[in-house]
Amino acid sequence: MEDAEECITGLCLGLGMGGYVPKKGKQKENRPVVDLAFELCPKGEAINLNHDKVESTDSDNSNNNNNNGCRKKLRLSKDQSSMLENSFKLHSTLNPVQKQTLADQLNLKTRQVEVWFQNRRARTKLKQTEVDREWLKKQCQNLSDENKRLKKELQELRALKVGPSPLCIQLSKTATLTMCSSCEKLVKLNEGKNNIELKGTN
DNA sequence: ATGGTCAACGTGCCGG
DNA sequence: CCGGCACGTTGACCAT
Repeated sequence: MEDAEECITGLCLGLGMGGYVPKKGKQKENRPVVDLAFELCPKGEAINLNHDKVESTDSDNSNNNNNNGCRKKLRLSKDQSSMLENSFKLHSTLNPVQKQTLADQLNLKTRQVEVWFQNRRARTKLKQTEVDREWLKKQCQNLSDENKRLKKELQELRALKVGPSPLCIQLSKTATLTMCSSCEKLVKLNEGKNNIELKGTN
């Protein structure tokens, strides 16, 4: 799947980026051990394997030469980022042809395009999760407010009950809604028919 | 110093 | 079995 040139030797294993320690010994073949874009030269200086491909922005020109043995992180140029972004707006996943085409247009490797889309999807999901969380929070607050309001209303109704006459609401010509003063249950009274207990309130 | 961002990675899962 | 993806992680870089 990956180019042979991408399979950099294990020389740099454990150094710098991507030094993830596998939990199990299993490792997919043809996956580069170190970054696609960088390898360490014998003196430990960082060189960019994409130096002929990746345009550097003004700000990262200075990134290309440091001699402290630390590899530099690849930063996509603004043009590359915006093109990837535009492409992502059209489709959040790419088929192999689209991936290759985009990689060619951007002078990137297909793996880099693939990784960018994976990370982009993850960012989108994270953002959406945050939006959902906020929405649920708001809904929760609304329900809480409604609950408070109903409790208050109930208290007011109970206060009415304590008065001289029991709670009694005329529903229609033949039916009334009454709260039993002893058991505090709402009862629908139908003229000449059976009574229906609506809801226990205690 | 420290926390956020992001390219790149390893791993596990799933569908073809 | 293989490729693609989600997920969690790493480490360089950057802003504060």
